[in-house]
Amino acid sequence: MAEITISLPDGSQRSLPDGATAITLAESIGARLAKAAVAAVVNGDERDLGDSLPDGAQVAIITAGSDEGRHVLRHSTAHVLAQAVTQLFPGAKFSIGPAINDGFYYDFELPGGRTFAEADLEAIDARMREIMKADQPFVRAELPAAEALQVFADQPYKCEIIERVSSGAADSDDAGEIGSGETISVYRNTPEFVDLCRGPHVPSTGRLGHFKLMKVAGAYWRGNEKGPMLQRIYGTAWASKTELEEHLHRLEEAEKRDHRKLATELDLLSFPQELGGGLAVWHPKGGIVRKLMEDYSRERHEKGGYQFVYTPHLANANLFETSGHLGWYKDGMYPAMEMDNGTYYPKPMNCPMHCLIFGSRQRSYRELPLRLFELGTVYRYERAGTLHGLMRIRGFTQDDSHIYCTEDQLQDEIASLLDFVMSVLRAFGFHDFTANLSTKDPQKYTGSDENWDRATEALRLALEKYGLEYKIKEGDAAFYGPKIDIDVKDAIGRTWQLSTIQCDFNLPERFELEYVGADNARHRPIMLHRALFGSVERFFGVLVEHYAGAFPTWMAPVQARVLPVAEAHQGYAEQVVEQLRSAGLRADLVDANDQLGKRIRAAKLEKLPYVLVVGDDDVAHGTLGVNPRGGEVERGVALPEFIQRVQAEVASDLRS
RNA sequence: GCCCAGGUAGCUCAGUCGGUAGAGCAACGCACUCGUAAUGCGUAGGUCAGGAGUUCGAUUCUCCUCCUGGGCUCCA
Repeated sequence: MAEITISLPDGSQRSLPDGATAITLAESIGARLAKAAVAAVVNGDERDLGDSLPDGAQVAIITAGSDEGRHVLRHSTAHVLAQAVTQLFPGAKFSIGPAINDGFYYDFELPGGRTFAEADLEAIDARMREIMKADQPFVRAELPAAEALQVFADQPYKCEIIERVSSGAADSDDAGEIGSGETISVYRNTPEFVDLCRGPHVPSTGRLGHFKLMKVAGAYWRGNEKGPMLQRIYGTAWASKTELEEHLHRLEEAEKRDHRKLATELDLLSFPQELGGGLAVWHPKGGIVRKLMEDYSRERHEKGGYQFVYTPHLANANLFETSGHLGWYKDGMYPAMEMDNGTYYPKPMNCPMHCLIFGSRQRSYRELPLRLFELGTVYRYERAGTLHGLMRIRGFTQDDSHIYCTEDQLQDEIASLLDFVMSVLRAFGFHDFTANLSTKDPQKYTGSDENWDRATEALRLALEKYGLEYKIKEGDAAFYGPKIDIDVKDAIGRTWQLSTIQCDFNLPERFELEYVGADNARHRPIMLHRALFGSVERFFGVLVEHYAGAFPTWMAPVQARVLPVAEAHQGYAEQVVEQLRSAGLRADLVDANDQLGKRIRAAKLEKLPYVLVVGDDDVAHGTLGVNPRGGEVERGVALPEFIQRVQAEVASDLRS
């Protein structure tokens, strides 16, 4: 019997009988590997374990515990979901069902316009487990398009995909389903159930099982708002029971830090129904944190060479005609107020007003870069279904700056901006940054190609110079210019897009902004839009989730709570509070009406940085019992020493 | 805007197959005066999101509106 030779990732080689498959290879290496195997990479392509290996192939086994392996498990589980739904809902059409982060989904159209309810998930889950127990094989076949159309004759969405692929009009969505070769690949589980798929898949459904169906949702076919709305089922799937449980646990942990939940629990702010959707009121505790954020921002901007401006919340419609926003974003603006001297709108952005300030008098090149800064509150009529706590809100405040500079200054200005951005973000406890550079959308842009190229290059060079890791997002820029967005990673590893630096060729043109150059001629400035927090509200929401409500001492609403052990210590406790406050600390006192343990518990639930207990010993010696958040109790600390420690802690938090 | 699920006391929730509601915590009062995560007893608190309809009677059933949550789409 002939033999073939296979190369492994570690460079070693193995001889196997002709016709050997990846699973035979895995078995020859070790039983544990064979057990963990779900697919293989053969000469760079992902393949099924059951495929025979060509002689001389480079082969790597994909195991369930790897990212690629989980992807295979999830995709295979999606097929099982589709089979279960088509069994339970005869006549159901299925469209696409990819693996996604942490899981998978599948989109369906149910007969008679029926929709899924959460309660259906239980039956679907049970049926899926039966299918897995039946250990159905995943059998690959490759068909010519015409034949595939017959196989899926009663599946219009599948036919649409096949037609798009065979006519060469496939996009990335389709390719994920069936690849882009000459033939259409399908995977069959039973005589009845077959699905389009590029693969690879696990050998059989028995290999699956550590999954959970999470939720049902509507989703537009091919993401088209005008197209039909399909019924989507989301699930999560993992290589082992432990992995699945860990994932569910992570979700629970994330839920505990949800800023909307913590905003209520910690009395930070609320969204009264009486106000209308997407509008918040800030309570004193949230208010002090916000004030600290804003004060810090102002201080840094002042030192950073920014000039502070203020602009009104309303403007005549003419302004937004000039800026062009009324033309592009009218649907997203609060409606017009018709007055006897014209039509007014709440402002959806600050930039046009800053342009008015620039244009209010003749400008010299000596003034550039001119950096205007404002905590500017804007109103946008976000569509009802898009609102999300503080993260997507209708009234919000931007830490907005517009920088007018010459082309020569652009690159340095951006580089120093990056420096400024990271430095400020570090003060708020973020240390892991990545960037995105968004480039021109050829379908939708204004300004000359030359300007776009130069500005994009300036942004790119600034990123390189700063040494920040970045990805290019082709075509993701706003219509008026390229931009850099900064993503930060939070305490539990989620990324948030926060800061943005955007070039704008549009507004200087529309507002006919000019400065007089050294050559005594008039020139058009380049305008940069930039925000560090983005929106103060959203940034606050991200901070709440990042810190899980336990704000660092410098921004905690109450830094220290003084608790007298008994009524006899009330007077001393009051003196302590007095001294803490004169030292600039935010302190309060809860008197001895309740038991000490109860008052400590309450303070801990409020996540205060320090609880200070004072009793007989302390009255006698001028000391405190210090109970720090997440630390050990320390008795007999002298008051001045405590103050000094906290001040040092605050100073060190803010050193960035 | 679209699909699904919701809205009951300040908070977290239970409940009513149609006869106007209950718990825990919080609040308030009294007693306890306590050294590091829940003392005991008592009191008060609700147009059951809002409106319309069906009904002898609606918090419960139907419809509409508002708001919230999960998605889709969108995000200057």
